[in-house]
This record gives sequence, C-alpha cells and structure tokens, in this order.
Amino acid sequence: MATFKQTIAAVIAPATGLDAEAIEAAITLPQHDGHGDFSFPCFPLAKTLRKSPALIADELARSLIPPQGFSKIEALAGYLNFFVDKALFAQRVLGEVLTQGAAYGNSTEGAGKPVVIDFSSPNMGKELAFHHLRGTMIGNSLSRVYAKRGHPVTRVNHLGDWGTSYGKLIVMFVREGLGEKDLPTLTLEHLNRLYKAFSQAAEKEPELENAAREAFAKLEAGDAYFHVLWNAFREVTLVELRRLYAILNVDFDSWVGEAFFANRLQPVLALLEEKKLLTTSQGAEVVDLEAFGATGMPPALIRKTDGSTLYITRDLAAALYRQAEYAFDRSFYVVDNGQSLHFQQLFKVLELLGCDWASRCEHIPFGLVLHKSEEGNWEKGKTRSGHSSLLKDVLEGAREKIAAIMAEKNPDAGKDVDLALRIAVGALVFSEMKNRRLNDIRFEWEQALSFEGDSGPYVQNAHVRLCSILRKAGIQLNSFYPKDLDGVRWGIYEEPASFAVAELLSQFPDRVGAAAISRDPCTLAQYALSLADATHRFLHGSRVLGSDEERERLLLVRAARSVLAQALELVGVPAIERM
RNA sequence: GCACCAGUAGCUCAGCUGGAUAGAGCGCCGCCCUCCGAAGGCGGAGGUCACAGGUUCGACUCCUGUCUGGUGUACCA
Repeated sequence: MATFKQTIAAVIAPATGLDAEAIEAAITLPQHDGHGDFSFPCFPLAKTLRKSPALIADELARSLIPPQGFSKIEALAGYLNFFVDKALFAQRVLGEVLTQGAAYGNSTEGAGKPVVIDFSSPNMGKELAFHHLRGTMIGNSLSRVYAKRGHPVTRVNHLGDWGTSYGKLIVMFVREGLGEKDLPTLTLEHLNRLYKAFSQAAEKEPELENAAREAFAKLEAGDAYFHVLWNAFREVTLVELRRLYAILNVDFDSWVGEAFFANRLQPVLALLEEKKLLTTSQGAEVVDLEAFGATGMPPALIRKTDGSTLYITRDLAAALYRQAEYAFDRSFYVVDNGQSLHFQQLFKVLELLGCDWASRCEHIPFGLVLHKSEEGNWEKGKTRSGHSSLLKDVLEGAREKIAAIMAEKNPDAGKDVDLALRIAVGALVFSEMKNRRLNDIRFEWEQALSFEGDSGPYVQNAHVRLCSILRKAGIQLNSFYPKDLDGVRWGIYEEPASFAVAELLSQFPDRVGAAAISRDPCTLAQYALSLADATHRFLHGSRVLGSDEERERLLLVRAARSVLAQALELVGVPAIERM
C-alpha cells in the first residue's frame, strides 16, 4: 500500500515534472494547526518555473484533485498543504499497528547487512561504575534498533581482561601475602581495594609501576601461576557483571575480550611487517601515521619497549577477527568521546593494512556524565555527596527512593521490591537516553528520579494507565483478531486528542529509522515522551470505559500501548504494567 | 599547539535530511479529582538560538572565523 507521502508525490510529479522520490523527500510535517497534515514547499520550483512560489502553490492547489485519502489541498505562503481524510488515516494506522503488533515498525532494510556492536566492555577486576551505564545502554538500544531494522546483530562485550592493570593486581595480591588458597573466597570488592592500594603505594614507590609492567609481561609470556590468578580475577568480576546486566536486561552474543586476542597477535604483527608499516621510535614499535599521510595524527604505539602489546594492537586483531567471523557490513564501537583519537588511529592503520572494510568501521562516541561537586561545579567523577559512584550502589539508592515514593502513592504495588527496581532502572536509563548521544550530561538525582515531566516514570506511567484500562476491560495485551476492526466507526478518531495519538503512531517506523541512521537512541526516547504526552492528554479528555465510543477508544488504547511499549523497550526502559 | 565535542528560557534539555509563529520539563504565579491511575491535565510569565561573516527564496539547523567550556593527545584501557 502506498504511504500518504507516496500518494502525494504521485499527484505532484506529473504536474511539475519532478522526480517522485525527490518530492517525497521534500514533504514536511507541518508544526502548526491549519497547515494540514503534510506540506510540500514550492520554493525550489520558483527558479525553473520562473514564477513566485506563492503563485505556483496557488495554481497547483487549484488544478490538483485531492487523491484518495485526502480531503483537501490548500496553498498558503508558498506551501502546498495536504489535509488527510482523518477517518481513513486513523483506519489505516490503527489497522497496521494492531494487526502487526510487535512487528509494527519492522523493516527489511538491514537484511543481509550484519552489524557488530561493541559496547559496555568493562575492565575486569573493577566494579561497574555509574558512568558505564550510558555506553552500555546506548549500545543495547542500538542493538535493538538495528535488529528491528532487519540487520543480523552481534552484540560484543569486548572485556578489558588484559593489560598492565593485571600486573598491578598481581603485584598487590602477592604483596599482601595472598595465594592460591585465597582465590575461592575472593570478592570483587577486594580486587577494587587492591587497585586503590596499588595507586596509593605507587605514589610513594614509583618503582611499583615497573613491577606491574613486569608482572604483566610475565603473564603475557605465559607464566602459569599468574595465569591462575588472572583467571580467578576475571571470573570473580564476571559473576557480578552478569548480575548487573540481568537487572538492566542487557544481553551479549560474544564475551570475547582482549585476552582472547592477546594470543592472536602474531598475524597482525606479521601483516604490519609485511606492509612495512612498523618503525622503531624511542625503543618502541610504532606506526608513524603522519609519515603515511595522516597529518597531525600521533603515531600508533603497537609494542612497548618491553615487548608487551597495547590496546590498539589487540583492537587491530579484534577488528580483523570480527570481519573474518561475522563478515560485517558495519562495525560499531560504542565508546566515550574521549577515545576518538584512538579510533581514528585504529581505522587509519586498518586502512593502511589494506582492509577495504575499514571505512565501514565506526566509532559511536558519547559524552560524559557530569556530577555537581560540593562547590557547585559540574565535573566528571562521583555522584553527589553521600552517594557512591558504583553502579550497584546508584541502582540500590534509586530503588530505595522509588520504593519510598511508591509506598506513599500506591501502597499495594509499593511492596513489590522488583517493581521498584524496574522503575528505578527506567528512570536512570531514560534520563541518560533522552539526551543527544554526544552531549555531556549533567546528572541530577532529583531530575533523574523525578516522577514528573520529562522522565522515565512519566512515560512508564502513560503505559501503566493504558494497561490499567485494558485490564479493567478484560483485554489481554497483544491479543488481537482481525474481526476486532469490523464495523469500527473511524470518524470518531477525528477528535483532536485521539487523532494526535494516531498521528504519532504513524510516525513510529520513521523514528526507528532515524534512530538507526543517526545511531542515536535519543530520537526514540523523545518519541516515547511525545507519545506519552499525547496519551495522557487523550486519557484526560476522553473517558474510555462505559462511554458511547468505548469500542473505538479501546482500540486506540491498545494501539498506543503497543507502540509505547515498543519504544520503551527499544530505549531500554522496562514497559511495566503497574506502578 | 593539534584533534574530537558542545554553547537554545533562571536551571536541565529537545528541535527530524535547512522550511511557515522557537518547544518541553524543573522552578515561579494561577486553575482542574462525586469521573478508567492527579506519578495526570489546563492557563500565565520567561529566549537578539555565544558572536561575526558567508551560502540560500529561506539558517537554531550548512560553511568559515572568533570567543567560551569539556575531553583527548607514546609505552593505561
């Protein structure tokens, strides 16, 4: 079935001689009442037709006959405004949403174009900090969006399980007199203490840094005992990570991290040699990128003076592996903006290695999460006083606050510990996802956990209200039969608040596409906000149950609920049924 | 120095591939529950879209420059 835009293009094309696709792309959605539902700006035609845009619009408005699905065409200030037949529009939109259910908005755009998304990728031996939430949830959201667009998606958690950090942990572990017997009772908290202890000790004894590098070099060389320690550190961390990912409802297809590639560096190093890219500088092996035409780019350090490898060496191996393993069309790296130079270097080296797919690797950067300091300045680091910056603590703190509010507002649901956590997750995730990916976020507890306005709970609440009505009407979620549409009085949806909801529902597929193209979930978070807003307004003004329009309004409730749930899930906010 | 990013209302932020009168939330001032969830809705005050040029029929949006802020810049990841 032709879309409304396609129908408009088909009418304008013969009258103007313009390409139908170009017309479709030029059509805009008017922002103001009285400007219709779709507009075609006539300004670009002025030059070729040698007439004023206003005149062109006037003539077109007079000569064109409103096509099927439209009630009238009006000219206004150079715009050709199309007014849809609202009843028919609603019929089409609700029909699509309800019959397609969770598949509404799906696309085959990505079929045969595998996408690899590298995100979260925490370091082993360290607790997940609150600021890890952003990258984790952006990656999670993009994974879902790309899957919905039909792409085969591989979600990769490129664990930071190799590197000098392990040398530090090993050094401290040994120094504290701990041994193999202590491994079974080892905790992640303990590992974190070892890190802190190392940093403190290293301030007084700078030679510890060298000891750590040596320990790591030994580990990389295959030392058996150090390998046992390393493995134990890694396992302890993974247990806690899996627990947190479960709370966030985030999954991965691959947990292959840096250690995996540490054993697969030979082909990379051989290839670098073969292409004659390596040079020695200050005792280390580097790729002098500037010498290869990347003006102003610092050299990429491939191997340290002591022979051990670095981040970028392993990333090169990982990139080659991913191309070989998944034959990706796109490879995304969801990593904070501070790493942009690293990725520029990485992609440049891949290009120099002759990988024609290097241009299809993309860094998806995101901004920092800033917190207000005691002095009132915004800075990177800890959350407000009294709150730790560990993700688990932030989640627990948020859950407690939400539980307290719930106990007040809805005592029955307030007893549900798991529900409070899901609302807390929704609030925190939404507060980060509603902003543009690259913007630094100024994080405020009050705003993030707010139950009002532009917040996760506001959107969740719209979903809850819709669910509540359906529950009272005895309608199961996602139950739909074609006969439900028989004899529906479509004209009822012409009422403004109802139509506003239908209009938003029609925009959902495009918004999913926009999120994919911009690689930014904020598009969908903002959409969820608009739909929640329209929903609250509709429910405020129109009684559903027991009204003369109950049947029609229930259909709108079902459609809105279905799409709102989808938008929330794509963003990574739980679509809950009660709160 | 170089690189990446940002600068929109008192605060925190939206503004789709340039389009018609600049949009929310919080805060402030009012109003609305005998009515499916008031975790809601309605109204009001509040903006020279950092600044200066340029491209264009049209610029918050694109380009250049300036200013301000954040981040990164060789043996951490």
